[in-house]
Amino acid sequence: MKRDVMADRGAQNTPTSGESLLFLTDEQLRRGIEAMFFAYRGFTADPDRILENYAYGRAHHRAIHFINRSPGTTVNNLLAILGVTKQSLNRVLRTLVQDGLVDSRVGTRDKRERHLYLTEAGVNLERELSEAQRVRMRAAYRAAGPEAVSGFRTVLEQMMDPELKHHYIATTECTK
Amino acid sequence: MKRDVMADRGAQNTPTSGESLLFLTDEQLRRGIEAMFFAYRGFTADPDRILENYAYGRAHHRAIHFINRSPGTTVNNLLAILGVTKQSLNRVLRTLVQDGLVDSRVGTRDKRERHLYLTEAGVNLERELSEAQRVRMRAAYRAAGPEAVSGFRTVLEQMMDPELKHHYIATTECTK
DNA sequence: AGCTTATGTCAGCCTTGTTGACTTTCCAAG
DNA sequence: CTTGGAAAGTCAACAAGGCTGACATAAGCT
Repeated sequence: MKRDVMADRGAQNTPTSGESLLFLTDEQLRRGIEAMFFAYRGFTADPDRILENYAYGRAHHRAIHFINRSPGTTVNNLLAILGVTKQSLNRVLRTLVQDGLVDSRVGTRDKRERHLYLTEAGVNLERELSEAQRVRMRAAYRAAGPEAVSGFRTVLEQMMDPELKHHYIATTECTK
Repeated sequence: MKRDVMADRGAQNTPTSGESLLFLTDEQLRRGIEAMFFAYRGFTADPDRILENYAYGRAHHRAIHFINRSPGTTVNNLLAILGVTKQSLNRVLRTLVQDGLVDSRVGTRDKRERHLYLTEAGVNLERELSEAQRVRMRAAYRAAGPEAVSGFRTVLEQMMDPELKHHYIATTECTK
C-alpha cells in the first residue's frame, strides 16, 4: 500500500537525466502543485474579504481589474481574457453598470461594440482591491528577493496556456 | 483624482531603497498578479478537463489529492486544509464514498473520527489527475530551470497565509 | 451525568458557471 | 438596397460548490 507510493516516487526519474534534474522528481512537482494551491488561496484572500462588504464576488473583481488595465476594452475582448460565457460576464457587468462602477459606451467606429470604462467609484474600488493584493505581493517579493521574483514569473509564464499567454504578454508589449 | 494614480505609481518606491527595488514597482506587482491569474487557469485546466468525464469538479479533486497525500487523514484535518465548511466537504466525500473512490473507516483510538483512504479506483483517478498536472508542471519546471523553480516556490510560500502555511510545510517535514 | 468534540445530514440560500433560444443593432458584401 | 452574419443583450433554466442554521448521533472527557 504505502510502498506503492514510494515505488512511484522512486521510478519517476527516467534514466534520461543523470542527477541534475532532482527538481523534477514527482515529490518536487507535488510540492509545486500544493504551493500553487495554498498560494492562490492567500492571493485571493484579501480581495475576497473586501468584496464581501460590497456584496460582490471574484467575478466582479476580475472584470474590474481588466477594465482598469485596458480602459475602453470591448465585451468580446473581456470574454476572451476571462474565459467565461457572455451570459456569465453580462450578469456581472450589468450589476457593475447599475451600481455606477462601470461605464458602458457604444463604440464610435463600430456601434455594435460596447467599450467599458471604470467610473470614479469603479476606480476607487479597483484601487482598494488591487492595493490589498499588492500589499501581499509586495511583502512576498520583498522577502523573496529579485532573483526569486524573476524565477517566480518565469515558471508562471511557462504554466500558462499558450493561447491565453498573449493576454498577459500584451499588457506591456503593445500599448495599442 | 487621476493624478493620484500617477502619484501612487511614482511614489511607491519608498526612499528606503535606492534603485535596487525596481522589481517592487506597482507595474511589476500588477504583472505578478496577472501572472498568478493566468497561470492558475493553466494549472487547473488539465484536471478540469479530466474531471468532466467523471462528472466531478475541482472540489472532488482537492479532496482526492489531500487524502492521497496523507492517507488516513480525518475529516476535521481535511476541513482545516481545504478551508471549507463540513457541509460542503461532506457533500463531496459522500459522493466519493458512494462511488467507491474513498474508504471512510471509523477510528480505532477515537471512534468519533473517520479516517479517509483512497480505494484502488480512487488511487487510479488520483494518478490520472496528478499526472496531467505534473506533465504541465514538469514542462514549466524544465523550461524555466532549477533556479527559477527555487524562486517560484520561495515567492509562493511567502504568499501563503501564515496560518495555512503549516499544511504545506508539514508535508515533508513530519511524516507523523 | 453532563459537557464537548467529531461527524453527518437536512433545508435553504447565493454566486458563478453552464446551455439554449431569441432579439436588436449594425457592418459589409452581394 | 437587401440580406447575412457578427456583436451585444436578454430571458429562462440548471448545476456545482460555496455558505448558514439547526439538529442528531456517537464517543470521549471531566
